[in-house]
Amino acid sequence: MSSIRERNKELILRAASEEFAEKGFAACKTSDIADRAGLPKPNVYYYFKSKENLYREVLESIVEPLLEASAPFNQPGHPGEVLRAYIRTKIRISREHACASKVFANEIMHGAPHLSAERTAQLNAQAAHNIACIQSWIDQGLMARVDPNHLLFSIWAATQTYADFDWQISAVTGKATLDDSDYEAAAETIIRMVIKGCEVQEPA
Amino acid sequence: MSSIRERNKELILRAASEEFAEKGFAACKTSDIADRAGLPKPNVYYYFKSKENLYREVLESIVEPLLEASAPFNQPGHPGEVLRAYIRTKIRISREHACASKVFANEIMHGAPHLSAERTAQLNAQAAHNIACIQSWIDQGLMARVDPNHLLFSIWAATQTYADFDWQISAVTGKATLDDSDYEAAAETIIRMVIKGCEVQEPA
DNA sequence: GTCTATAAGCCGATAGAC
DNA sequence: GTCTATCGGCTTATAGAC
Repeated sequence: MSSIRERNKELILRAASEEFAEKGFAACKTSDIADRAGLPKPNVYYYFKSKENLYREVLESIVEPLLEASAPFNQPGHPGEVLRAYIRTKIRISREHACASKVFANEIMHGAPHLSAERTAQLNAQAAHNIACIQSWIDQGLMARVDPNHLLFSIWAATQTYADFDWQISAVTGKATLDDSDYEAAAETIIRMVIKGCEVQEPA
Repeated sequence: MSSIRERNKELILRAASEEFAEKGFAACKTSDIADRAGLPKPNVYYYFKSKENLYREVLESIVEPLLEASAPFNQPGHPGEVLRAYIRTKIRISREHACASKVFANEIMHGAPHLSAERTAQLNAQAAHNIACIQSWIDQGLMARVDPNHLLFSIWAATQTYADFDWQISAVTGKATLDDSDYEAAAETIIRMVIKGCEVQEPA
């Protein structure tokens, strides 16, 4: 069908993710996005109407995966299982949606001026739920009395950092890109600090 | 002495930190910086020559504190003491140099295009030293066999997040700004995860 | 040293040919 | 539906009066 349309939109979206991630919204030019997509600049406007619109679509593309990452919190489970699954999924998002993750981080850093109120509310509601969940585990004696807010902030930060600060991580490790075993080591380090650090009880 | 000059430069630097942190380098206008500083725009160019120059000065202002934060690693000490001091200093920088921290994070996220090679080398050398230090503790049996790279990345991320993602933290906690006890709780949560999570041995 | 008024150029956006 | 050629606004930067 409208295969050309779909293909071009996809090409532009991918190119835009990369450009926005690399330089940020204001610093990147639509002509660079078009060039990277291998299409003339007016096509970008034809399909997306404006630079801001295109940016918003890139931003939206990461919200769904981020909300889904909290799925383990939305069904009953032992704290250890839930936290492990959550951390692994967060790390996977940083790896598989690296560009969009970085765009999202940038957006949040600047006060989320382009994120719809609805999306903001969804994300905040999910965060509140996760925090309440952790608090209930603490109240049940299933883990130590840590502040659930700060625990969650640490998990977010430690997992997001692999997308956001990939340049720094490359500089320090000397590896241009991390491989499976590096991501595995990252996940295990974070999981260890959370599980052991917060004395999360394993099911009997 | 040249009190007017010094005072004006200071006003502009402060205003620039805030503007750059809020909107990013490309998105912010020199006229807004001038307005925020309460000075006419040409003064900005008179004192700093160019927008990029001004940006670089803001960036430089945070490098020294960041390097100094690693001081505990540069003198002999028990791992627990060193890590505790390091985390507390990192958190303090996020709080006291919130704007410059955010500007720095933004710069790193985009591959540090404005950071001098010299500064980059200094920061990388210090990171390498800290990692080697952690590795030696592991080799001495003073802490568990965690990957020192990932441990450091987690500490950086968890402490930086209070500057970088202050908007998100406000949204989740419902507090416009965190107070002493919030930062204390943040530090304790991170310290706990690192010390307990990595089984850091306390001195006998 | 300070500031008003202006130049110069870049980039988002589109008109209009194909 | 696609792209060339161009406009128009906005922002950095400065010339030159005070």
